[in-house]
Amino acid sequence: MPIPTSARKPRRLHHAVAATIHDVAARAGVSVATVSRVLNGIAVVREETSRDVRAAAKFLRYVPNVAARALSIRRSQTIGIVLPDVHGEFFSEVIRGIDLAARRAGYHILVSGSHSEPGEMLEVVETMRGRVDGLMIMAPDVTLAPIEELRVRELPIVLLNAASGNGDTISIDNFGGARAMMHHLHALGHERIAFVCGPAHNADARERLRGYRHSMRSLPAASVRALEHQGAFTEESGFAAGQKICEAALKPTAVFAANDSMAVGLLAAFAAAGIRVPESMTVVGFDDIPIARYVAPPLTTMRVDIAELGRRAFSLLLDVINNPVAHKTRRERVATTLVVRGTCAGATQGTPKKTQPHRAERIQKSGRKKGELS
Amino acid sequence: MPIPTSARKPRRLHHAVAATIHDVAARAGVSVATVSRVLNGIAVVREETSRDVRAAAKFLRYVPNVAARALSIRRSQTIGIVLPDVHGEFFSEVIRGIDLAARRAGYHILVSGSHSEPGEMLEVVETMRGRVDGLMIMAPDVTLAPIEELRVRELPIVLLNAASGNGDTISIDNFGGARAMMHHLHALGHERIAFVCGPAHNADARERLRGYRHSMRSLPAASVRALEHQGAFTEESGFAAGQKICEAALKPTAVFAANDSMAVGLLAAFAAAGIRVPESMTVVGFDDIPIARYVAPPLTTMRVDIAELGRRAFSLLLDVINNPVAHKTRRERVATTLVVRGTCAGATQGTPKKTQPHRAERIQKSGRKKGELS
DNA sequence: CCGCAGAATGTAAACGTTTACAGGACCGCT
DNA sequence: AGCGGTCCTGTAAACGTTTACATTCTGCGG
Repeated sequence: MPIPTSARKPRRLHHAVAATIHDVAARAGVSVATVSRVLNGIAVVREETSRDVRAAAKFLRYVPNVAARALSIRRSQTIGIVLPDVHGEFFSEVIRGIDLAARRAGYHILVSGSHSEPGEMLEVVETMRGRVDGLMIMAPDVTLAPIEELRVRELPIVLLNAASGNGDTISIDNFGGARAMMHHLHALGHERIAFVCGPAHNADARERLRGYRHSMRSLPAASVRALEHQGAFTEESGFAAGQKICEAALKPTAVFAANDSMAVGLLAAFAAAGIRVPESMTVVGFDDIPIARYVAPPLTTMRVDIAELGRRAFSLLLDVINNPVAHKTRRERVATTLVVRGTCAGATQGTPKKTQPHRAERIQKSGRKKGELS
Repeated sequence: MPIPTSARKPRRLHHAVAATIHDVAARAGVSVATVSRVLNGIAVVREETSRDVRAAAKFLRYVPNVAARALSIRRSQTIGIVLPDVHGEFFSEVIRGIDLAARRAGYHILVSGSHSEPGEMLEVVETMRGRVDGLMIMAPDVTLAPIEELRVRELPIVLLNAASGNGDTISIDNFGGARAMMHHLHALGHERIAFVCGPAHNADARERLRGYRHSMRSLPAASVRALEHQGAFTEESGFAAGQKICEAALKPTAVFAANDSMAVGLLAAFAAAGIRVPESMTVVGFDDIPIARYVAPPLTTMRVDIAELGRRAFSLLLDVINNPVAHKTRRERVATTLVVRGTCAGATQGTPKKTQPHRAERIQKSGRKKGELS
């Protein structure tokens, strides 16, 4: 027996059961369609009706059921973030950047971190499908990179700091940053510049190495390869590389570590060996991690604005979501900034700098004009 | 004209449109109910049927629509995390802990960070309602705490490191940790122990101060209040406090900073004033932030296992979700661990320690027996 | 051969939105 | 009066699951 169309099972609503759009409609004496229209500001509704609806919604403390909404419009207003087991500070900063941008755009973020192996990562991606409108995957490890390529092509994805990445990608300007740092060292008179590499599989590490090599080619180089030391982005590996450098017959005048952690390790090794920085050895790093400014002496490095990376990654993803078919794949790079602190000096007997005022530093955006005092 | 019941609009599925449970049912030659049952393992189905269904699902690359599922069962398998604008390392660690636990339990996490003021935080909570099965709110600032109390009582909530918290709460054992540290200092012979406070509004800071004061009462104290210095959990404030201490007529033999950042500031101040640590001054902190082990000398501190905090917070929340009506509010505390490094020495002319092997440290769980070498 | 218990499966009604489509009211013209 | 607009609003069909209830099998004791 068909019941009259607009009738619905009466709601109890004595308490604890959330009000639905029907309750609001009933109380405002309108239809659910109108309520929906008012609340979404989607169509033109008479001012008075609108007021009534809003009042009813407020009275009932109505909050729309997102699941129902998502089901209906097939959008969750949520993006997923998949991260490898990455170092703490980076992790938090990139999320912060994304979160900020996402919130402004009315999106939520679903995060899943600490994935060290491909299988696990894929599994997570799978469980996120349908739950998110788009995905942000961070895959600095080149062995992981190809994997997401193949998969889930129906879902908008942007890759962060990925190695190859045939898809839409955003990454740090590692190559440019490394070259800028080399340029700085060269300007100080250094020519015999050693390099401590990052992990061979890491995309960032590779690009930084490439930048170093590129710059070395234009210098009247000695046996270049002898100046490269393997590292693993850890302090321990930096320390080890530092010891090797100390033993070398012909020491470099400067050492460029592919990241700050290794630079910190270098500093420890040189301190242990009695080599003074920056007087007899220049040390520089990459990333500008928080510790960088608190080691002694404060570390010269290339700053990476991670929060901005996150922000821009989000707007890139948003673009992919809204315009799924692009004529060309999006590629973006975020610039790095040279931060000059206490660990570098000229190559010629090292103009022994006076102790700088607490935490003095000079900053220079890569690709910009000459820097000025901060 | 009513169409036969089980008929449905034919699906195109040439591509890009995700398969639904109906597609799977059709392909396997069963009903949607059966598919649902197989995929959820909810009821007993014939082995053969089950195999067919699974095969069909696999073939179609079927993945259930979570929105529909959530709508149907009124559960999203997602929890929300709301964080204030908190320091980076903490932020990431706590999320990591929660994430790990959540994933094991089949939950997703929706995060929103960087909220400095109550209004904004409330707004976020509002948008999360209905989207999450439970909420984890971190509110170390006492001025924020009362606010969530009043609200959204229908949603399971646990508070992290909250000040008052009439609800279910988990927090760090700040009081116990501070007392343990004081005990350690006392055992070394220190009696004139200064304290650098954290922000007055911060719940953690308050508890640590309370622990300090509690211990000081049992010591033959001098003018106790003169030993307390205001700080703000920042290095700058630690540096400033250090300068004040240097100027004091009757210097303390040890300084206990309410967090590591301030302890680092203290070290810098003492270094600048030529006061040697630990020979003429003992310095200790709280938190064991990553930098702690890399400053010179490495910092003695109370370690807080933040990831564990996150893990336990999650299981607490899960408990609240599954048993909404508890006879009593849940309270939990996570223990802290004493980590002895290079910045503390005995009070009596400071047994000038030899340089320790690289990064030597001694660890002792609070509330356990005597610690042993790590 | 019947009846029946239990197992396996199917049917269709929720779940709470959005939105295409269909009116109804009102107005100004013929 | 009839017509063609505008505006505004209502109706009901999706969206893709889960699940109470109904139905069909299947084997078995009588």
